[in-house]
Amino acid sequence: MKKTSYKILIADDHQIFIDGLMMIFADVEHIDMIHVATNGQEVLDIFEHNEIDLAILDVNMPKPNGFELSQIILEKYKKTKIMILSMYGDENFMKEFTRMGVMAYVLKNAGKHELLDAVENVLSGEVYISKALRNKEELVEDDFVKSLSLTKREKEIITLLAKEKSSQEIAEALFISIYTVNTHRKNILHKLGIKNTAGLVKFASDNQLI
Amino acid sequence: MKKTSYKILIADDHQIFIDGLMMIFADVEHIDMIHVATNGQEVLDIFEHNEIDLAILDVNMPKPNGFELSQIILEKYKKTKIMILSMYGDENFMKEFTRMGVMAYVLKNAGKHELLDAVENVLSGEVYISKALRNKEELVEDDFVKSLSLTKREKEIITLLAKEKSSQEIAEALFISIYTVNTHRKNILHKLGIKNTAGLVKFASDNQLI
DNA sequence: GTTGAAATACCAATAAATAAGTATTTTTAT
DNA sequence: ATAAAAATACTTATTTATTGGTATTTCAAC
Repeated sequence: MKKTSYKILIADDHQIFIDGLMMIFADVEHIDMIHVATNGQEVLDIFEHNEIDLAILDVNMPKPNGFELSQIILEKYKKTKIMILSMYGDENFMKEFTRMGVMAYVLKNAGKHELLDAVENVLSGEVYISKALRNKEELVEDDFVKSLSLTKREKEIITLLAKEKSSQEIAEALFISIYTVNTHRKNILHKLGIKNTAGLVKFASDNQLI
Repeated sequence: MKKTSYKILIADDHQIFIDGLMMIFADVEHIDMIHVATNGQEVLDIFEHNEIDLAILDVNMPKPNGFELSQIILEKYKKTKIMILSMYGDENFMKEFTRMGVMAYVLKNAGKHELLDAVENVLSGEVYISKALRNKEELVEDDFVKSLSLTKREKEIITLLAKEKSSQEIAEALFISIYTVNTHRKNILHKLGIKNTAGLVKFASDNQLI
């Protein structure tokens, strides 16, 4: 990408935040077109009618959220680069995005300069990860590996557990025996090395399983 | 208040948001001093050494949050006016603040112009409430509001529950009876309208309690 | 077409959590 | 000083979760 003028899109559900970002970008000369959106659907509408070079997306957004949006954009508009703005400093979460093909993951508590830096990098084809998230690879890695070993059914049950369902209720919801549900619960705890459901929900929450 | 130059403070745990607000305020001539903070303690430190005319506070902030901060500031620095920036469009939540003596409650999805409008109003002694919140009688209690009603001990117990501790273990850790722990757990579930510990951990995780 | 993983189902014993009360002491705020 | 809120402690009964087994069926990969 070697243009001199780029079209970017900013999406966040807080207008003040958008206004702030626009003022930050106002001085950057090679950015000449800024589209804004306050929800996922608006983003898709804009993509329908415009060629976007860089989409800056908030993770927390109504309708299609940042995650779902990224999937759609990466699939359908391959020329567009994506930068995720997130308030979640969770490494696994970040990895989910980069693995997907997102070019930058910047924390919201980063500063204006880091943001501009990230934009520069991405527009010239580099990947950018928020400083605070670099070089801490090993720590949480095994949690993520663990979560990968969960089967579809197990994840399904975790989801229901996080919704305050008892084994009996889960059995009824999935049309299976309560014995089966309890077997799954037993296996999940054993697989993840977790002692009880409280810990499981914490794990699931930390690893975006719910 | 009839000055020509005002000292304001901006507090939010997201640096980019602060940067954005500062750029929005950069053009306003009668604001000549801007302090920034990214957590509650920093806000209090700044108040120790400066006379602030207007404090713009995010509700969700680490350490003392916006609610607790407002109480302290209104009590100790009576000359300072407070504007709350919130993403919660809950009327009762807003009322909690105005009843307390906060001068403005502005939603984060309000625009730049509304924000500047609010600042103008507050600095000239008026109360400002976000347009979207005027004249609507909704009674939907927000999760964050609920979490404010938790006591210190209750939050302590939630933290330990999320660490896979049983009632027995919590009792030992806090040097209290298991009966007391169970009473607290019962009260927590009842207060938050939650059915079991799984739901509680989810709630706590969603609301930055753990 | 076999093999291994996943999903299913069951038994039984124990541990822990939840529900619904009462009641006292301690702390905090007016 | 006093009222209210928070923290403490206890009882009883019931429900649910956890642990540790075994075992069959279904489904996808090689």
